[in-house]
Amino acid sequence: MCKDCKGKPYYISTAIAYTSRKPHIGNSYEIVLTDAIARYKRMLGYDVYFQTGTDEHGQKIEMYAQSEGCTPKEYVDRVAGEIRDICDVLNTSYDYFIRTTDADHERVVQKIFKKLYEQGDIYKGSYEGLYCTPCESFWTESQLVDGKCPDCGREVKAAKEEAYFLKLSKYQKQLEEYIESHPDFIYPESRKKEMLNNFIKPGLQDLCVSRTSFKWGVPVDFDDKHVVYVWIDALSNYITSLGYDPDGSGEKYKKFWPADVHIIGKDIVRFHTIYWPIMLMALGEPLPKQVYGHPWLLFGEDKMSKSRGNVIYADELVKLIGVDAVRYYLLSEMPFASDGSITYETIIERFNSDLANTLGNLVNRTIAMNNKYFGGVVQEPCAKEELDSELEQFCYDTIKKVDDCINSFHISDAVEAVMNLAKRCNKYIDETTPWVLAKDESLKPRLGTVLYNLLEAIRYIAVLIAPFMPDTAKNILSQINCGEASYDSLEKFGAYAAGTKLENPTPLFVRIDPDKLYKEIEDMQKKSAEAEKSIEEVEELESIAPEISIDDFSKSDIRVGKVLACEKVKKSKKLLKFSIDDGMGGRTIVSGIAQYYSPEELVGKKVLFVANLKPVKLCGVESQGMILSAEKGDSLTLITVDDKIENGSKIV
RNA sequence: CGCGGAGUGGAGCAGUUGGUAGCUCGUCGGGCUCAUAACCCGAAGGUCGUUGGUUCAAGUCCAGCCUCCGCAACCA
Repeated sequence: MCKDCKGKPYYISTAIAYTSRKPHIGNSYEIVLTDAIARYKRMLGYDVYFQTGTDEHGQKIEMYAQSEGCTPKEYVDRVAGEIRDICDVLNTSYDYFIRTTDADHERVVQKIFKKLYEQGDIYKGSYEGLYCTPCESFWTESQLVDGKCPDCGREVKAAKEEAYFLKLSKYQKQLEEYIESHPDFIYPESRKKEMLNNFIKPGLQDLCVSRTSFKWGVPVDFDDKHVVYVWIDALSNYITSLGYDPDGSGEKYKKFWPADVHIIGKDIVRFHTIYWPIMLMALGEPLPKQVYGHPWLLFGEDKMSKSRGNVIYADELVKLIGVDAVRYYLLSEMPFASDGSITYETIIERFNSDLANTLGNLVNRTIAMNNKYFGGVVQEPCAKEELDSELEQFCYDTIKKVDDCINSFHISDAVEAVMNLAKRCNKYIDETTPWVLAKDESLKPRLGTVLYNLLEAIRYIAVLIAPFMPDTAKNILSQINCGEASYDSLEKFGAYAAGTKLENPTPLFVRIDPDKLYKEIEDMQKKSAEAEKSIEEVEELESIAPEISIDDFSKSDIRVGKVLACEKVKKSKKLLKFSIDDGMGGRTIVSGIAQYYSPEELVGKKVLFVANLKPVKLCGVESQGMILSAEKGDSLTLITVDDKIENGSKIV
């Protein structure tokens, strides 16, 4: 049916997942989305290579491992296992699962780094910042807490550290031209404009590609103080897995590179459309054909996070409603460009309405009728009527519609198109009223034809839905006793064999009782909350800063002041500008708490502020100090004190 | 004036190059009985954020304004 796609290579990838912790269902959307496309292309005859994997290096991993008392390698082995388990539970058909700790990957990363260095695209420079000697860490001013090291609370000093940089600026023009001349490269288009206008056109800064502040990374083999920082290590996974090698790549690489599409989250579009292309240009390799930045799946209105207590894990949801229902939900509920939202209400609604009522019931009632009227034997379609060709045409149209939608990444529309075919079948049943035909013996041929048409249309549904719900597709095909059905067999309506004998139908999806499901969810959340509690406790303890002396503390001059006025800083989402009566003539302080407080409610409050902090300009306003707040998880509360305390009083 | 996107019946969304406003869920009414109280039909419900403009004609083009969101900046 698709002549020119037979055997044609098609390389599709997800981003590699960071092995900091188990991913929630929002993170799992990507692998299901990518899997659906991969399965579809495979069905068409493409020689598909579908890759996913894990990104396992970096300082954070080092820290997490330390807090759990294990080695980084042990830590990532565990989390990478969890991630892979989720991919498997979701029945995704990846061809290769890469880990950035794979020996082959690390070896090639080193070679890439060296090649770029030797040809002058990577140079040794210095990274200027504020350095905390005991922690061996560099910080930018904005990372400091009270002007001190955010990790240990000690003094930092301006320092230089040597580091390797990738010359992004050199390729800026070339990249800009490439993006302009390949309008589909960054998709959707709004992301392309973001990249072009926010980063590329204003001018690219060279990128720091090595670190000396931690060890858990790929060592720079010619300079062992350094490890390769995330970019070259992580992004190159797309080619190292294929056997790319600067000294001569393997067959697999020649066959599959450049990738047809990288499927990634909208948050990392920048890395994939700026850093990655430039790396490839520097290596003299072709760029991926397309990068699709998909939206996120939110819980209701909120981002999913542990502190909000609204985390849903894919594997847990699978236990509750089954893998195909989870896949269906993810694929059908996510809009093309804007964030989707997941709620238990909509999960139940879609399950009952689409899967149980529309699709499941259609298969069930059709097979039941064929059993009842013909003892399960599929009849020859010998009494066609005008109505039938409408159904037939609808099947052909659905094939086309699904193809168009998938090619433009409108996956939810593709899923809907198949579901609409099921609806059309239900309507056809009403139009033809088989139970009326059954009453008249002379209408038996017509009845047999009607049921044949329905079974054949159901076969179309089963084949077309296979990329989205593989198990359900198999289940349907087995219930209509059709073995495997190829995509090519959809070319002509009528390939289903008359004379086939069918067994009694079993429901594809049993309707969900909402109350029962809510109960199960509650039980499950209780269990996982207990399991996670111990981990959280460890993290809490770990985050307490190292011991300091009284002298360290007394360097901070904390005072009491009254808020005289407060207003939003223009052009800023987070900043509030305070006029404080500090008992010393007044001062201005800017604080990033606009999302927690409206300016009006703060006027008149007595607050604590750090009085001897070096002033800085924030969004053009000079801030002379810092107002103290208490933070826990996602909530923040301004610390206020008794009104009786005089302005300017010192905290001791 | 940093860049970009969005505001469409109760909810969630479609609306290509301007020409009678659609879909899914929900609600109400009807039909059917093969089926998982499922299925089919019909109805109610929108001045398409707002104000102007272009046009014979604008949800669809232009300008201003309001409100959300993403990116950037920034969280002393």
